[in-house]
Amino acid sequence: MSATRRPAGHQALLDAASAEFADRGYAATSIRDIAARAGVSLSALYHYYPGKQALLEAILHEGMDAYFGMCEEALAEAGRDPARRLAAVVGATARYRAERSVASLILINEARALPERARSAYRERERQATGLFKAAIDDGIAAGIFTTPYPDDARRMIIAACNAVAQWYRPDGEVPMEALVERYVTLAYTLLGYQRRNPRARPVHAAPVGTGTETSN
Amino acid sequence: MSATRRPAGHQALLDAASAEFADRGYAATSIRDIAARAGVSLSALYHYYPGKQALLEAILHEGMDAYFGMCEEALAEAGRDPARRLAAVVGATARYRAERSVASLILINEARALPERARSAYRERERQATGLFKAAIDDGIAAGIFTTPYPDDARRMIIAACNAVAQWYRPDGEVPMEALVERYVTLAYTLLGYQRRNPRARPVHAAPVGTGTETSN
DNA sequence: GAGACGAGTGAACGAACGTTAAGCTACTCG
DNA sequence: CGAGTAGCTTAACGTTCGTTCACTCGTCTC
Repeated sequence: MSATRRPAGHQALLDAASAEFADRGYAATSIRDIAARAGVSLSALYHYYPGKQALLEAILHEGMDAYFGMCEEALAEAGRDPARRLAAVVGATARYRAERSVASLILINEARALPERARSAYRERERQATGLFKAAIDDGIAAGIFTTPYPDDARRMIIAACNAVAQWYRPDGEVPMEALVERYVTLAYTLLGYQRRNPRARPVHAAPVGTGTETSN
Repeated sequence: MSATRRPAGHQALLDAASAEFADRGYAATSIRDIAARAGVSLSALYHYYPGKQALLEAILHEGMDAYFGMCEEALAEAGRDPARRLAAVVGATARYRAERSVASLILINEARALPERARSAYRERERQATGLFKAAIDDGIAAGIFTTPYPDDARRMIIAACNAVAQWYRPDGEVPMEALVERYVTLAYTLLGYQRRNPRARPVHAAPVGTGTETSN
């Protein structure tokens, strides 16, 4: 965010903490582990942050900001069509989980380590994110293009599926990012019983259309 | 399992440890928390288990056994039809996640606390569970009744969705268990592009058929 | 060239952690 | 009736934890 010329140790600490939190969990990670991984001394951490918890909060905050940033950007390009808006949110979420899997794992698993106040604020942001899916789905149902009888369960499935991407996606694996996003959008459409507004031909599953997240081509 | 007349403290410790592990995480839970919640002293734990980790292993082991038990029972009733077998696995998984959400949360989130050896054994059992889905899906595709172009992604979505049930389902909520199972099976069919073998009429989404897990009615 | 400040370091503190030792009581078995 | 054992207890042990303190070194400013 305010990242003009951040000192080296700062970013190293954030990266080290992210890596440790993501694969051992917040509680299982000691600040000595973090400092060692960052290549600085134990008390360097306290030069930048008031403590271990603040590191987690910074990671969660930045992660949420980046996620909402991606969603908003995708939604801005999507226009008003509910199907395109849903595709934007699904695409942005799947993409974020894949591209920033370390942050995603922390967002998904470690928020419970926050104290009550911060946790409930975090849960509120989670609800906002859920709301992005819900709004697009509700609008699509109101418009008659999403025909599923189970919009809530479909939404939960879609979100769960996007979130799980963080656990298995490897950027060097066999699934390129664009294919991943397209598939997840297509599968989300399938789940929602997407029917085009003025259909010339009925698609068997759902229309594999643009994701609404590409910046060109 | 070998549970004829288990001493009171034993079960109290398992229940307390499950509750604490599920909502704070293994690493964040101290054995004093567990003992206090179980209403016994700290060292009672060591009377039954060699240590904290053994408690986790016992919970994971029992949880996995119970899960596979439910899957096998459902599969035994399902016969050989891939669609019914898939329904059995989806139904058993969703049901298990809902009925045993505490154990499920530990199974899903806390296995990383195991040491390398036990963890890889655990991951192998997870792969077996994934294999139950994969086998049914592959068979259905070979039989031509599942028509999705993305069977692997559909499988991951289905599994992720079932797993997520543990996070939101409340037995006193508005969704009764049977409805939950039926919906998840239906949505799984939708994702897989299920087409009946000898179709008289094409369903718009997928056929809301029996789940293959009910024992009667 | 003094003084402030940013970017750290090393050593220590008290609390909490997992674990162990030693002992106590109630019951069962021979 | 004596020994053994299941089912605990209280009291500690050594370690690791998050955090703090006092300090250093370089750079930038006035």
